[in-house]
Amino acid sequence: MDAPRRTRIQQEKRELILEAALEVFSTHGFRGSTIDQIAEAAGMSKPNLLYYFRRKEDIHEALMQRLLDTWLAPLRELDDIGDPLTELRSYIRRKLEMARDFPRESRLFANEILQGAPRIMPLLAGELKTLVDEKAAVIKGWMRAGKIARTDPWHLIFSIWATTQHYADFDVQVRAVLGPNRGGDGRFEDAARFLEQLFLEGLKPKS
Amino acid sequence: MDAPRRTRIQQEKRELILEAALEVFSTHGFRGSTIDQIAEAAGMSKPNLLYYFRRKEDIHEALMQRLLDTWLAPLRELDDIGDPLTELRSYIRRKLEMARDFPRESRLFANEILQGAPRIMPLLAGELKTLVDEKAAVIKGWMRAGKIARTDPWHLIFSIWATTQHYADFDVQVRAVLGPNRGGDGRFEDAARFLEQLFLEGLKPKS
DNA sequence: CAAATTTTTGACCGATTGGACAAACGTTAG
DNA sequence: CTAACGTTTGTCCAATCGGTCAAAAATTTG
Repeated sequence: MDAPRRTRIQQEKRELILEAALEVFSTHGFRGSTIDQIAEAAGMSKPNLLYYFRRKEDIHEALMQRLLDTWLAPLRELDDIGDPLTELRSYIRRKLEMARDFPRESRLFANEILQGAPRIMPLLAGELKTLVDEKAAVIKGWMRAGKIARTDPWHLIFSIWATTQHYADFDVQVRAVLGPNRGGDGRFEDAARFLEQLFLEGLKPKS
Repeated sequence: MDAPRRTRIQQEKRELILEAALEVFSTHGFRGSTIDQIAEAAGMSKPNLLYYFRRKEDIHEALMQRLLDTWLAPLRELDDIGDPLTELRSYIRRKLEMARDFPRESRLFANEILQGAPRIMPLLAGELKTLVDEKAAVIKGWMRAGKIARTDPWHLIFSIWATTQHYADFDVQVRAVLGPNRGGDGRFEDAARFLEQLFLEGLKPKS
């Protein structure tokens, strides 16, 4: 269908704008961010930015679109092959790595959900729900096979999301509470160790 | 010092404004909310609202101030007396009840932290850190006594915060994924059951 | 080269924003 | 009643917002 058919400059500048917009949107939210801010962060004038994205919402939409793919990649990788506990451990690790390496993406997503997900509600109830239901079925299979303890697979997934994304979304609080010593770069390894223990012990099959 | 010395009408109207502001701020964020919106939600004109709170920020500040007290109350109640696992279970339950009964407060707090906590940073590094350190010491005592498994008390507290507040902050997503059947009123009881199992099994002392 | 096309910019616009202010209104005490 | 005080509102303002537009500048194409 309608191929973008973009020039070299268009591709580069659009990328530059999206990078700047990610920075601005993720820290101030959609309504809290101004086009001028994004333009300045991208090193160009406002009209020039609006030459590449006609409206402020278009930037946000482009950002959300590419975000969801990469954001759900770890869950898509959760597979039926391999040892269930190992599989879950690496899912948790991957999610925590994303919180560490892409905190802005996490905050952008959190901002959107916090405000009622006005722009991605259909995606949540559609694509996301389908994916989660599918993976929940896989986990349920593990439980039936006695490989892991019986619990609610959906809430298990929620709790993995919550605990890992917490280290991106609430990073300021985490660092403030841990203080200068323990709040340094090592905090993600501490978190990984803790979460691994919590989930793997909590999910060990009963006898 | 400077006692507020407020009339009856002032007390009532300020309360009315704060209630309206909680609703508006928690769904649109600080910069996404307008004084007109709050005034309309409170059923009064904008200049009338500004008679009680001179600036928009003053409303937000008053809101945050009262929020932190009630928000940290459950953690303050965490006590050294009583069985550790029971103590932790009721802490989790209280936190989840707060997410259910005061979701707007939770979202207001999340919004503030997400944006870097510009207005409450001192409180985080001061009062909050002190409280958490104190409770972490209590938990550490339980671990040394062999009452619960050894882990990182700080990250344990973080994970309890993350999992419980998730049901307030990401409510839209939770309901969308669970669907109309399981996303109804029962979702908090399901969550309570799951979290209880996760944390209590995950923290059982090793032999 | 020159023409065509793409990119960039300064100036500008209407709408909305947070907030000021004086005048009007209501209430209460003497 | 009336003076004092507390409350409410209509009107206004400067700043900022998202977005337009025509023209200049740069680049690509023939």
